[in-house]
Amino acid sequence: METPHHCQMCLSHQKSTFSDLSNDAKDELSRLKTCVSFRKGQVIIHEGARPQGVYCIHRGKVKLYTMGTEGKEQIIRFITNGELIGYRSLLSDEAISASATALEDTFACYIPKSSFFKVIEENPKFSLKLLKMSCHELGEAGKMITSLAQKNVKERLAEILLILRATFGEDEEGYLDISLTREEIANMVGTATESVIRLISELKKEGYISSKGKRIAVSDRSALQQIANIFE
Amino acid sequence: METPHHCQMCLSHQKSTFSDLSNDAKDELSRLKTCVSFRKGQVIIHEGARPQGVYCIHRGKVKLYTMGTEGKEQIIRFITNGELIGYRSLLSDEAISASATALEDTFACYIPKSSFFKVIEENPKFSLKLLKMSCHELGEAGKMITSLAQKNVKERLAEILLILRATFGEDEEGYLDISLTREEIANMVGTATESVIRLISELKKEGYISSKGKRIAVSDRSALQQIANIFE
DNA sequence: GGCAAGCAATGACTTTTATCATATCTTTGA
DNA sequence: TCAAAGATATGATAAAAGTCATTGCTTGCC
Repeated sequence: METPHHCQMCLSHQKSTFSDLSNDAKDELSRLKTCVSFRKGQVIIHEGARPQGVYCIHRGKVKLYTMGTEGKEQIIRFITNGELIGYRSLLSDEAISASATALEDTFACYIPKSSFFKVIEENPKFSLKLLKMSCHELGEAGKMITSLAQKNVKERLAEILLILRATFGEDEEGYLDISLTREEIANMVGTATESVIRLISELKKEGYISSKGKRIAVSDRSALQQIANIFE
Repeated sequence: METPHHCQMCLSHQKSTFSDLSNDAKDELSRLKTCVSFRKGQVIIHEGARPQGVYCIHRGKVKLYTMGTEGKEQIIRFITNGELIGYRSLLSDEAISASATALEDTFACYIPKSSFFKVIEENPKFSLKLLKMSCHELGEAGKMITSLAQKNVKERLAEILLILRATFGEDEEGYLDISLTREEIANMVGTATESVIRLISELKKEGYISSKGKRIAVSDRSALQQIANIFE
């Protein structure tokens, strides 16, 4: 695909992981990067492979997931504007532990391994930022582990709906600005598709959410927080 | 408690996170650190607090856990010789997300926040090592998430037993060199204590493990791998 | 516009896991 | 060394979640 026009500015994108770099460093990165795009459903990186670079999402939505037993996807988290894909395995020097697939048409920069490491070595502050990011993710992963281990399916579903709302926000009509199948929701919650469908119906009857086709709207946030046992 | 003799050398301990530092840097750290020790059962850092430094375990075994609903512990991972406690929240500048408690008498160095950051800033290689560490942990956390979400209790128990064996090794008699109650094992596996007890009995009957009191020995590793769906 | 494919919804039933109750074994400390 | 506390073991039962089968709804495509 050709270089899209908006890619010229993507490193400076406000939320980009690279946004704090000096102009010099950004200029250099711009020379080294490639602009790429992925259609909805396209795999960006694949579990088990050895990464040769990182992707910085400029615009789009991506799911990060591992394949569990019986080929069932487990969605670990979502990646959106400004965030990186593939840095984990590059930095830990391991095979890619989670595949990434575009949930909608997605535009990204590709930065080759060597350039990425060069930026890290020459910009201690950037390196520290990555460290901060990965440590934050570690905390989030810990929370997810505790939820999966201790909460029941309904509690987890309520939690995930709140996470989706916080991550992707709402459209003009109040629906979550992300389109997921019930199966994908089940693959985040860690349960069977039918269970998610049943519980979504239940939450709807109780008046805490509404839905139309695959689109879901959170109508009572604090009720969901209570169901999910989130006190904040 | 007084400075134990062996603490003189703890930074140079072969497996220590700090072992690759230059001698100068290690000397400086030695002046800044304090040696501390914890009795079995003592809390080292507490969820929700703001950390003022990191601990580097010289000798001992520590569990890292978050408190879930109803005050139930969820053990995230174990920390042992050479590994750090508290670096995650220090680096992400967040409250401590997981408590740490000594599983046996434990000796550690305490490095104040300012000194820790000084080492990071002055030693890019060390910073990169931390980055590598945290990225590795992220991968491990992802695996744990997938297991909890997709495997049943018996599969997860088999997996945890293998992890314990890999982490702590065996004593002269072949027992896992870590003493955990059935409740603690349940708090790793993410299930009820009774379920763990039942399944340990089952694995014993099937001849894959043996046990004597709380001590457990893995007798058929590949059978456990098969049960846990681990192919490596 | 209509048809096929994929997705969502729901009921019936099974399996897994949790909970409660109680008994027995280990450990620890006076 | 013995008693009490704490841990382990096991059975009975209940609750939660998974699986299978079927129907109906959306959506996208010719």
